[in-house]
Amino acid sequence: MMKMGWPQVLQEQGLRLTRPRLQVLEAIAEHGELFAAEEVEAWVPAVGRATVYRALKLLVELGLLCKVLLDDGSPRYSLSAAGHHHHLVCVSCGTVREFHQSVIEQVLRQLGEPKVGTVVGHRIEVFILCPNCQSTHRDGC
Amino acid sequence: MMKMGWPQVLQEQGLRLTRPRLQVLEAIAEHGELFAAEEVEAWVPAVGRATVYRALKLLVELGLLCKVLLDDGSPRYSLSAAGHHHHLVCVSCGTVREFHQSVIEQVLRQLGEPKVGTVVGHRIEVFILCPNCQSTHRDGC
DNA sequence: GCGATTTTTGATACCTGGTCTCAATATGCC
DNA sequence: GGCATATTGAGACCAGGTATCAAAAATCGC
Repeated sequence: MMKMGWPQVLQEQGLRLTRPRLQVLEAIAEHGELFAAEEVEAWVPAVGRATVYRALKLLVELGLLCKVLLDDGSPRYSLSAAGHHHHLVCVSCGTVREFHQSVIEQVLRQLGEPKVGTVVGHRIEVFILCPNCQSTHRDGC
Repeated sequence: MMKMGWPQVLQEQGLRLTRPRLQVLEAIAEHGELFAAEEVEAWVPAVGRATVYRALKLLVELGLLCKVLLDDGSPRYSLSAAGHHHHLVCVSCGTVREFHQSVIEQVLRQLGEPKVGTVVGHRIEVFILCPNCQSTHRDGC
Protein backbone atom coordinates (compact mmCIF):
# COMPACT_ATOMS: atom_id res chain seq x y z
CA MET A 1 0.00 0.00 0.00
CA MET A 2 1.93 2.85 -1.48
CA LYS A 3 3.93 0.49 -3.60
CA MET A 4 1.59 0.94 -6.55
CA GLY A 5 2.68 3.51 -9.00
CA TRP A 6 6.25 3.07 -7.96
CA PRO A 7 7.39 1.24 -11.10
CA GLN A 8 5.83 3.93 -13.23
CA VAL A 9 7.37 6.72 -11.25
CA LEU A 10 10.75 5.12 -11.58
CA GLN A 11 10.49 4.46 -15.25
CA GLU A 12 9.41 7.97 -16.04
CA GLN A 13 12.79 9.01 -14.71
CA GLY A 14 14.66 6.41 -16.68
CA LEU A 15 15.27 4.50 -13.48
CA ARG A 16 15.05 0.78 -13.07
CA LEU A 17 12.90 -1.25 -10.76
CA THR A 18 15.47 -3.59 -9.31
CA ARG A 19 15.23 -6.29 -6.70
CA PRO A 20 17.26 -4.40 -4.10
CA ARG A 21 15.09 -1.33 -4.50
CA LEU A 22 11.98 -3.41 -4.16
CA GLN A 23 13.32 -5.14 -1.08
CA VAL A 24 14.05 -1.82 0.56
CA LEU A 25 10.64 -0.52 -0.33
CA GLU A 26 8.87 -3.59 0.98
CA ALA A 27 10.78 -3.49 4.22
CA ILE A 28 9.83 0.12 4.72
CA ALA A 29 6.19 -0.48 3.90
CA GLU A 30 6.11 -3.37 6.34
CA HIS A 31 7.95 -1.79 9.20
CA GLY A 32 7.66 1.43 11.06
CA GLU A 33 6.52 4.86 10.34
CA LEU A 34 9.65 6.57 11.61
CA PHE A 35 12.92 4.78 11.18
CA ALA A 36 16.64 5.26 10.97
CA ALA A 37 18.70 4.34 7.94
CA GLU A 38 20.46 1.81 10.08
CA GLU A 39 17.23 -0.01 10.76
CA VAL A 40 16.57 -0.37 7.07
CA GLU A 41 20.02 -1.87 6.68
CA ALA A 42 19.07 -4.46 9.26
CA TRP A 43 15.72 -5.20 7.61
CA VAL A 44 17.34 -6.06 4.28
CA PRO A 45 20.64 -7.72 5.12
CA ALA A 46 20.86 -9.02 1.58
CA VAL A 47 21.11 -5.52 0.20
CA GLY A 48 24.39 -3.65 0.36
CA ARG A 49 24.80 -0.67 2.61
CA ALA A 50 25.49 1.79 -0.16
CA THR A 51 22.44 0.59 -2.02
CA VAL A 52 20.21 1.06 1.00
CA TYR A 53 21.35 4.64 1.33
CA ARG A 54 20.97 5.21 -2.39
CA ALA A 55 17.43 3.87 -2.25
CA LEU A 56 16.55 6.08 0.69
CA LYS A 57 17.89 9.11 -1.09
CA LEU A 58 15.91 8.22 -4.17
CA LEU A 59 12.72 7.79 -2.21
CA VAL A 60 13.24 11.14 -0.55
CA GLU A 61 13.86 12.79 -3.90
CA LEU A 62 10.73 11.22 -5.33
CA GLY A 63 8.77 12.47 -2.34
CA LEU A 64 7.69 9.08 -1.06
CA LEU A 65 9.86 9.41 1.99
CA CYS A 66 10.63 12.35 4.18
CA LYS A 67 13.80 13.01 6.08
CA VAL A 68 12.96 14.28 9.54
CA LEU A 69 15.59 15.76 11.82
CA LEU A 70 15.05 14.85 15.44
CA ASP A 71 15.51 17.18 18.34
CA ASP A 72 19.23 16.50 18.49
CA GLY A 73 19.61 16.70 14.74
CA SER A 74 19.78 12.98 14.12
CA PRO A 75 18.03 11.98 10.91
CA ARG A 76 15.05 9.71 10.56
CA TYR A 77 12.87 8.79 7.64
CA SER A 78 9.11 8.70 7.49
CA LEU A 79 6.56 7.76 4.88
CA SER A 80 5.33 10.95 3.42
CA ALA A 81 2.34 12.45 1.74
CA ALA A 82 3.33 14.53 -1.23
CA GLY A 83 3.76 18.26 -1.10
CA HIS A 84 5.29 20.70 1.25
CA HIS A 85 4.59 20.10 4.89
CA HIS A 86 6.12 20.03 8.33
CA HIS A 87 6.30 17.47 11.09
CA LEU A 88 4.90 16.93 14.51
CA VAL A 89 7.24 14.42 16.07
CA CYS A 90 6.43 12.82 19.40
CA VAL A 91 9.64 12.84 21.38
CA SER A 92 8.48 9.84 23.36
CA CYS A 93 7.11 7.32 20.89
CA GLY A 94 8.38 8.71 17.63
CA THR A 95 5.01 9.05 15.97
CA VAL A 96 5.17 11.56 13.15
CA ARG A 97 2.27 13.62 11.93
CA GLU A 98 2.47 16.00 9.05
CA PHE A 99 0.90 19.39 9.24
CA HIS A 100 0.39 22.39 7.02
CA GLN A 101 0.18 25.90 8.31
CA SER A 102 -0.33 28.58 5.76
CA VAL A 103 -0.07 31.20 8.48
CA ILE A 104 3.50 30.21 9.11
CA GLU A 105 4.29 30.22 5.42
CA GLN A 106 2.85 33.71 5.20
CA VAL A 107 4.95 34.97 8.05
CA LEU A 108 8.03 33.47 6.48
CA ARG A 109 7.21 35.12 3.18
CA GLN A 110 6.97 38.43 4.95
CA LEU A 111 10.48 37.91 6.20
CA GLY A 112 11.52 38.11 2.59
CA GLU A 113 11.64 41.86 2.43
CA PRO A 114 14.32 43.29 0.13
CA LYS A 115 16.53 44.18 3.03
CA VAL A 116 16.44 40.66 4.39
CA GLY A 117 16.71 38.73 1.16
CA THR A 118 14.78 36.11 -0.73
CA VAL A 119 13.46 33.17 1.19
CA VAL A 120 14.55 30.06 -0.67
CA GLY A 121 13.42 27.42 1.77
CA HIS A 122 12.73 26.56 5.35
CA ARG A 123 12.40 23.70 7.73
CA ILE A 124 10.04 23.49 10.65
CA GLU A 125 10.01 20.61 13.07
CA VAL A 126 7.70 20.63 16.06
CA PHE A 127 8.38 18.29 18.91
CA ILE A 128 5.42 17.12 20.92
CA LEU A 129 4.37 14.67 23.56
CA CYS A 130 1.45 12.93 21.94
CA PRO A 131 -1.82 12.33 23.86
CA ASN A 132 -0.97 8.69 24.12
CA CYS A 133 2.39 9.21 25.70
CA GLN A 134 1.03 11.98 27.83
CA SER A 135 -1.63 9.90 29.52
CA THR A 136 -0.04 6.50 29.69
CA HIS A 137 3.30 6.99 31.29
CA ARG A 138 4.21 3.41 30.81
CA ASP A 139 7.51 3.28 29.01
CA GLY A 140 6.15 0.75 26.62
CA CYS A 141 4.34 3.54 24.83
CA MET B 1 34.28 40.70 22.69
CA MET B 2 31.87 38.22 24.13
CA LYS B 3 34.66 36.67 26.08
CA MET B 4 33.87 38.78 29.14
CA GLY B 5 31.71 37.09 31.65
CA TRP B 6 32.83 33.74 30.41
CA PRO B 7 35.02 32.87 33.41
CA GLN B 8 32.18 33.80 35.74
CA VAL B 9 29.66 31.79 33.81
CA LEU B 10 31.94 28.79 33.92
CA GLN B 11 32.72 29.05 37.58
CA GLU B 12 29.11 29.40 38.54
CA GLN B 13 28.69 25.93 37.11
CA GLY B 14 31.70 24.50 38.88
CA LEU B 15 33.52 24.41 35.58
CA ARG B 16 37.10 25.41 35.02
CA LEU B 17 38.53 28.00 32.71
CA THR B 18 41.28 26.06 31.06
CA ARG B 19 43.71 26.94 28.34
CA PRO B 20 42.17 24.62 25.74
CA ARG B 21 38.75 26.08 26.38
CA LEU B 22 40.13 29.57 26.06
CA GLN B 23 41.91 28.72 22.85
CA VAL B 24 38.75 27.36 21.33
CA LEU B 25 36.83 30.41 22.41
CA GLU B 26 39.39 32.83 21.03
CA ALA B 27 39.52 31.03 17.73
CA ILE B 28 35.78 31.23 17.44
CA ALA B 29 35.68 34.91 18.36
CA GLU B 30 38.35 35.64 15.81
CA HIS B 31 37.03 33.59 12.95
CA GLY B 32 33.73 33.28 11.23
CA GLU B 33 30.20 33.70 12.19
CA LEU B 34 29.07 30.35 10.88
CA PHE B 35 31.47 27.48 11.07
CA ALA B 36 31.76 23.73 11.15
CA ALA B 37 33.24 21.80 14.05
CA GLU B 38 35.94 20.64 11.70
CA GLU B 39 37.04 24.20 11.09
CA VAL B 40 37.48 24.80 14.78
CA GLU B 41 39.66 21.72 14.96
CA ALA B 42 41.86 23.26 12.29
CA TRP B 43 41.98 26.62 14.05
CA VAL B 44 43.32 25.12 17.26
CA PRO B 45 45.55 22.25 16.22
CA ALA B 46 47.10 22.21 19.69
CA VAL B 47 43.78 21.20 21.22
CA GLY B 48 42.63 17.61 20.99
CA ARG B 49 39.69 16.68 18.88
CA ALA B 50 37.56 15.42 21.72
CA THR B 51 38.21 18.59 23.65
CA VAL B 52 37.13 20.76 20.77
CA TYR B 53 33.85 18.93 20.56
CA ARG B 54 33.41 19.08 24.31
CA ALA B 55 34.00 22.82 24.25
CA LEU B 56 31.52 23.33 21.46
CA LYS B 57 28.93 21.34 23.33
CA LEU B 58 29.56 23.36 26.44
CA LEU B 59 29.24 26.64 24.59
CA VAL B 60 25.98 25.53 23.07
CA GLU B 61 24.67 24.48 26.47
CA LEU B 62 25.66 27.81 27.95
CA GLY B 63 23.89 29.58 25.12
CA LEU B 64 26.93 31.35 23.73
CA LEU B 65 26.87 29.28 20.61
CA CYS B 66 24.04 28.03 18.53
CA LYS B 67 23.89 24.83 16.52
CA VAL B 68 22.29 25.52 13.17
CA LEU B 69 21.23 22.74 10.86
CA LEU B 70 21.81 23.54 7.23
CA ASP B 71 19.47 22.72 4.41
CA ASP B 72 20.85 19.24 4.08
CA GLY B 73 20.94 18.70 7.83
CA SER B 74 24.64 19.24 8.28
CA PRO B 75 25.45 21.03 11.51
CA ARG B 76 27.12 24.40 11.85
CA TYR B 77 27.75 26.62 14.81
CA SER B 78 27.12 30.34 15.11
CA LEU B 79 27.69 32.93 17.79
CA SER B 80 24.39 33.46 19.46
CA ALA B 81 22.45 36.04 21.31
CA ALA B 82 20.76 34.56 24.35
CA GLY B 83 17.19 33.41 24.38
CA HIS B 84 14.95 31.51 22.05
CA HIS B 85 15.24 32.45 18.43
CA HIS B 86 15.43 31.10 14.94
CA HIS B 87 17.82 31.52 12.06
CA LEU B 88 17.92 33.14 8.68
CA VAL B 89 20.77 31.41 6.92
CA CYS B 90 22.00 32.65 3.58
CA VAL B 91 22.52 29.59 1.42
CA SER B 92 25.14 31.38 -0.59
CA CYS B 93 27.46 33.15 1.83
CA GLY B 94 26.52 31.50 5.09
CA THR B 95 25.59 34.67 6.90
CA VAL B 96 23.31 33.92 9.81
CA ARG B 97 20.76 36.29 11.25
CA GLU B 98 18.63 35.50 14.19
CA PHE B 99 14.97 36.36 14.23
CA HIS B 100 12.06 36.18 16.59
CA GLN B 101 8.50 35.75 15.45
CA SER B 102 5.90 35.60 18.12
CA VAL B 103 3.25 34.93 15.50
CA ILE B 104 4.90 31.67 14.66
CA GLU B 105 5.25 30.75 18.30
CA GLN B 106 1.56 31.43 18.75
CA VAL B 107 0.58 29.25 15.85
CA LEU B 108 2.74 26.48 17.20
CA ARG B 109 1.13 26.81 20.59
CA GLN B 110 -2.26 26.45 18.97
CA LEU B 111 -1.12 23.17 17.54
CA GLY B 112 -0.95 21.97 21.09
CA GLU B 113 -4.58 21.07 21.41
CA PRO B 114 -5.31 18.09 23.63
CA LYS B 115 -5.93 15.85 20.65
CA VAL B 116 -2.56 16.68 19.16
CA GLY B 117 -0.46 16.67 22.29
CA THR B 118 1.81 19.03 24.16
CA VAL B 119 4.33 20.99 22.20
CA VAL B 120 7.68 20.47 23.90
CA GLY B 121 9.91 22.21 21.42
CA HIS B 122 10.45 23.21 17.85
CA ARG B 123 13.07 24.16 15.36
CA ILE B 124 12.70 26.64 12.56
CA GLU B 125 15.39 27.33 10.04
CA VAL B 126 14.78 29.71 7.15
CA PHE B 127 17.07 29.62 4.17
CA ILE B 128 17.53 32.82 2.26
CA LEU B 129 19.60 34.46 -0.41
CA CYS B 130 20.79 37.61 1.27
CA PRO B 131 20.60 40.98 -0.53
CA ASN B 132 24.32 40.94 -0.98
CA CYS B 133 24.41 37.57 -2.67
CA GLN B 134 21.33 38.42 -4.63
CA SER B 135 22.74 41.51 -6.29
CA THR B 136 26.39 40.65 -6.68
CA HIS B 137 26.52 37.34 -8.39
CA ARG B 138 30.23 37.19 -8.05
CA ASP B 139 31.10 33.95 -6.34
CA GLY B 140 33.37 35.77 -3.97
CA CYS B 141 30.34 36.87 -2.06
C1' DG C 1 52.67 27.84 48.72
C1' DC C 2 51.57 22.95 49.02
C1' DG C 3 49.18 19.10 48.67
C1' DA C 4 44.77 16.86 48.00
C1' DT C 5 40.73 16.78 45.32
C1' DT C 6 38.29 17.15 41.36
C1' DT C 7 37.96 18.46 36.69
C1' DT C 8 39.74 18.35 32.34
C1' DT C 9 42.57 16.76 28.73
C1' DG C 10 44.28 14.12 24.73
C1' DA C 11 45.09 9.76 22.38
C1' DT C 12 42.74 6.47 20.64
C1' DA C 13 39.09 3.50 19.48
C1' DC C 14 34.62 3.37 18.07
C1' DC C 15 30.01 4.84 16.30
C1' DT C 16 26.29 6.65 12.98
C1' DG C 17 25.16 8.13 8.78
C1' DG C 18 26.68 8.72 4.81
C1' DT C 19 29.50 9.16 0.05
C1' DC C 20 32.86 7.47 -3.71
C1' DT C 21 35.01 4.14 -6.69
C1' DC C 22 34.95 0.63 -9.63
C1' DA C 23 34.55 -3.93 -11.45
C1' DA C 24 30.75 -7.16 -11.81
C1' DT C 25 25.85 -7.66 -12.59
C1' DA C 26 21.06 -6.83 -13.67
C1' DT C 27 17.52 -4.35 -16.35
C1' DG C 28 14.96 -2.62 -20.17
C1' DC C 29 14.42 -2.52 -24.88
C1' DC C 30 14.51 -4.20 -29.52
C1' DG D 1 18.88 -13.22 -27.01
C1' DG D 2 21.87 -9.40 -27.12
C1' DC D 3 23.21 -4.78 -26.17
C1' DA D 4 23.54 -0.41 -23.91
C1' DT D 5 22.98 1.50 -19.73
C1' DA D 6 21.69 1.65 -14.93
C1' DT D 7 22.63 -0.43 -10.74
C1' DT D 8 24.88 -3.04 -7.32
C1' DG D 9 28.05 -4.39 -3.57
C1' DA D 10 32.53 -4.39 -1.38
C1' DG D 11 35.26 -1.63 0.67
C1' DA D 12 37.65 2.55 1.59
C1' DC D 13 36.83 6.89 3.25
C1' DC D 14 34.62 11.03 5.37
C1' DA D 15 32.10 14.19 8.85
C1' DG D 16 30.77 14.70 13.12
C1' DG D 17 30.63 12.93 17.12
C1' DT D 18 31.02 9.91 21.78
C1' DA D 19 33.44 6.59 25.29
C1' DT D 20 37.52 5.26 27.84
C1' DC D 21 41.07 6.06 30.69
C1' DA D 22 45.56 7.36 32.33
C1' DA D 23 47.97 11.70 32.76
C1' DA D 24 47.87 16.67 33.49
C1' DA D 25 45.91 20.87 35.20
C1' DA D 26 42.88 23.81 38.17
C1' DT D 27 40.97 24.89 42.48
C1' DC D 28 40.37 24.43 47.37
C1' DG D 29 41.73 24.05 52.21
C1' DC D 30 45.14 25.05 55.05
